[in-house]
Amino acid sequence: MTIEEQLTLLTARHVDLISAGELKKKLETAAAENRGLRIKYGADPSAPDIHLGHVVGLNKLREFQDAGHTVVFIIGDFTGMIGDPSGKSATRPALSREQIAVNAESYKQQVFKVLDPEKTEVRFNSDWLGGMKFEDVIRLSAHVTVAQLLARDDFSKRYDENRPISLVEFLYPLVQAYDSVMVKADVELGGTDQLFNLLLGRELQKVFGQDPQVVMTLPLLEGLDGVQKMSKSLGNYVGINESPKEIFGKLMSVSDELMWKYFLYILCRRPEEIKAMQAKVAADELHPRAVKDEMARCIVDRFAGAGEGQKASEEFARIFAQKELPDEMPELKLSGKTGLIALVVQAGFASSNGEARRLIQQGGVRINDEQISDIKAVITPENGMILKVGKRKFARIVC
RNA sequence: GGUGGGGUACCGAAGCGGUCAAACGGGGCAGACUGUAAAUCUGCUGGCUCAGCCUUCGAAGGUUCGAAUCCUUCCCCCACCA
Repeated sequence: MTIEEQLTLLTARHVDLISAGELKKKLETAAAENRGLRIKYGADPSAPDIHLGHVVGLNKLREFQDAGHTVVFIIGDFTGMIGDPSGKSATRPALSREQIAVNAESYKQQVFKVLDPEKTEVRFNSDWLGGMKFEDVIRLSAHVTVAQLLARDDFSKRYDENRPISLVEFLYPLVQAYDSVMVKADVELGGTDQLFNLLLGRELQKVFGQDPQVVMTLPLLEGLDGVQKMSKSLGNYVGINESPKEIFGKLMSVSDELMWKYFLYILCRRPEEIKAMQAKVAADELHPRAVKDEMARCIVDRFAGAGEGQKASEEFARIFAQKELPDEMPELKLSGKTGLIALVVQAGFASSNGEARRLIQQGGVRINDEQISDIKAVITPENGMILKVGKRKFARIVC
């Protein structure tokens, strides 16, 4: 690939790039010295579920690899032990060494669904942070001022609103920046929320006499609700290790508007291609549902295996469009007559009798496709009876 | 160390002696409508042996016929000043 071709490929879909000129220079130097660039990417090991939000970044890393560069994938085991800096909830329990190892393995297994393992260097930041003495930390902190840190958008906002900022949070960007120094990153990638931290990496590299890294940010993909960024804690995510059925079902519930973004950022479709589809939809030549189906199928194929998308799509159409039953559903053993409330709870479709009662009263419970809204109903079990709760929860009764 | 402001259900936030299982908003769930879209509309959203009862408003005691609301002690959080 020529330098120009690389630049076109590598800078697609970015939000911030500091700076295009520097990236070009680095690419030229690397080519002249016949080596690849080192592309840094950090990950938090406490939540080892990779979801589509992460894929946006992973795709970009893969593009770097395809252009001949090396990805330095940093597992933030040390920072993970300190806890979550965005201090929303209670302090995160410190992870044990074993737990970290397990999570790291799971991470790799998932990440390599996108990345090329041959061109990936996996590093743990405890390697260099774990051995630091407090003295080293103090020396490091001396390089950054409070004013610099307060420049970060969310810090200044919180400060103005009299909301707490813990010292650890201040230290966090510093630690991340130091990682850049230790791995001699040429480029660091992250979500737009990482911009400040990434830039601090540049500052620190300069202090240590290194050529500052190029910083590239990518958009934060909205989750299934279409508003908030995709994250595990908000429950609006699609994990890449989920079953084809789940991935497909979740993706079909996404809004039309958002589906274009998924095409662009997860499937890396070219903007022209997407525009063409949008034009067809606008002209009524293409049903948005068909587009969404394609999006969901492609994503399932990519993460669950080729052919799985088609299967998931067919099953989905059967269950929801034709209202037939899924291939497989959990079985529920019953012996003798059972109250409907107890039945729903036993099936695990309600966490309390009260919730079950509500579901029944609201018409969300069906037996053999017949709505039953009497909370006192008693069911005489028959083999093969189907219990349906809401739109997507099914169980087959056996006795 | 000093001053001030706080801790209420999943989250945010009202309530400041009875009418409080606790307004309102968000989230979640169900229903209608659909493309299981989205948006919208409606209902529900502590537990139970459910027209009744039981357990909740940082913790423990107390005052009272009656406390989320008053008093005491304690724990925790935040800001400001030093």
